Amino acid sequence: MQHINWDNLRYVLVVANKGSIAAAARELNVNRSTVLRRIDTFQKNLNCRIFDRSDSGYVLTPEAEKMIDAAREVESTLFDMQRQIAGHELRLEGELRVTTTDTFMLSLLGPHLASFQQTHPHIVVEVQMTNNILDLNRRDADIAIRPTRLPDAGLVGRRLCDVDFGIYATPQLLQGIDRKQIFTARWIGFVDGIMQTPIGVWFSRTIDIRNICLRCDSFVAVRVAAEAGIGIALLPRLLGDSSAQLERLEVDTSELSIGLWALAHSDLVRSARVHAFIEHLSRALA
Amino acid sequence: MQHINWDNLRYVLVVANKGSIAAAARELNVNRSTVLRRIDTFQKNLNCRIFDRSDSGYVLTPEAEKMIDAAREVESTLFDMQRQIAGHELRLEGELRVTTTDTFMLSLLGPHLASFQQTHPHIVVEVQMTNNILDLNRRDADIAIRPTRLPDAGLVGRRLCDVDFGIYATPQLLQGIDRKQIFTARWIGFVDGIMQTPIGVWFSRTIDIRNICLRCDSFVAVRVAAEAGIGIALLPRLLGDSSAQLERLEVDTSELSIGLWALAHSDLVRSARVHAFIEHLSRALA
DNA sequence: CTATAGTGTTGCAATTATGCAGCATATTAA
DNA sequence: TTAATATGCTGCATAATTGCAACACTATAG
Repeated sequence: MQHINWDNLRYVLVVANKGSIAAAARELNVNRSTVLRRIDTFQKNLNCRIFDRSDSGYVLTPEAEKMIDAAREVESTLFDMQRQIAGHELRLEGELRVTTTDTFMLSLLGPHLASFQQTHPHIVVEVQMTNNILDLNRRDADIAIRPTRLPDAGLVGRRLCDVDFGIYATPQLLQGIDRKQIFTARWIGFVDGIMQTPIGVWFSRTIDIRNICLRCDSFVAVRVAAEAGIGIALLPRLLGDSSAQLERLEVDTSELSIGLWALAHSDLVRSARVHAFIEHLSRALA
Repeated sequence: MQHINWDNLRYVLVVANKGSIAAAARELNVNRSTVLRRIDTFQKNLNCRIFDRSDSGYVLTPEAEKMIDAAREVESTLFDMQRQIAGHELRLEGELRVTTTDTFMLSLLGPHLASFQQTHPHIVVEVQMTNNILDLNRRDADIAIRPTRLPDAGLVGRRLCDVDFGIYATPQLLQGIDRKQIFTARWIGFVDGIMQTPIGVWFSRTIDIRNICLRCDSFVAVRVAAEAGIGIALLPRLLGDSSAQLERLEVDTSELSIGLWALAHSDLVRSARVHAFIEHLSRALA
């Protein structure tokens, strides 16, 4: 009996997740034909069919579902393993993958990244600026800088500072509006993804949906829109106060205040790189 | 961040198990240099050292122990997976790996393998005749034909027949011995591995160790030795009765009687091949 | 001591896997 | 409809991996 190639199972898993050979190839940074041929050899080795071709791409045969469960188990075991290895790294060099949102990248982190870079010139920080919540369990990133009320299970964090909010608009826009009627003026809102968060809840409670004239998936985009006079905007004060074109209105939004945290997987906090970065940010923002 | 090659972890595991690059290469059926280079790239990818070179070969660094635990977990997950896939195989074709001891291969199975082969010409039976107990969990074999009192957990079995024992010697040897004194004559014994089993216990209780003139690791070897007149032998009756040169003595060995079982992993009994083989043997020996 | 058999490691040639470009087909948009 | 984009799949040239043979070293036996 020949042994199966464990790495091919990784390919099978990605194809199952992505639903097509082409999408899997992009994820794996290889050519489509490579994925195709690896899946073929895997199926030949095990003498079984894993995928049916359907209109919507490669879809798992019912029997293969359990195999994918096994593959996922393998994957998470290896993620754990890699994290533990990375957690034992004591040298202050190598790469450090940090994820944060555009909001904090633009309004807060620039100078602190610069000073960190000066203090630890051999650590190459790789910033992933995205509003998607990357999965620290999957090692999509080593550290996440994000607002949260309570860190997820398995993650450890340091509260860096508070994030307060404010209501902003251009003076030109405000001229035509009665200050007591601002909630019925035109507002800049958020896409569905954000509407589930406390921000979204406040919004849907406070603003009539018919007054929302534009929806964005990012506070930075909201600020651009607000500066263009499109409508009234809810913004983190970090972003709003620094805008020369925007004026802040006196509205109580203290219930929206939230902590900004530096989060890392508990396996990784003993890593010198991770520890140094969190320590640095924490001191700089104290 | 680059992804690690899952297959290289398999190589790491084998090296850890075997203790040397060369031994791992033999196990994996590849060249030594391949193993060496794969271990190298694995360590470079993860940026960690896994093995120390010592006089006794490649030995794990203490930090790497947990990694090997993860690798073992991956391995057993994949064994489970492969078994489940094989268990869904409904066609009566392909290979079927059967392990049994030399004893039963020589004395019992030949004709039944022949008739099975005739009934199912597309199933290629691969016999592994060894006195080592192969691990059905690791898929070292699909079916084991071996004597046992109670099948291991996770295995399902069918009791095929009884295995009774007898005491044998050549008539020439017996001429010089008082039948009441046979236990103090020269005996053919067993190597340590067998001495832990009920057979061994009976032996050490019945025969003075000083009377053992030869030790074998196999009943077949014992029979050859007994036929050569070296000493008195305890043999399965299947082996002893069929020998033209040996005479059976009237000694009660019924306490040694044991069942011969066909064993398979529970995941595999639904496989058509496995089911057919066990069914065939069971009917033939009923 | 020598001889033998084992080990890890390296350069080079042969093998194998991969990327690329192209094809047919399917889906989506205008 | 047509055009544009995406998909799976295949031949061929290139790139990467592997086996082979040789080497240095160690351990063991005679």
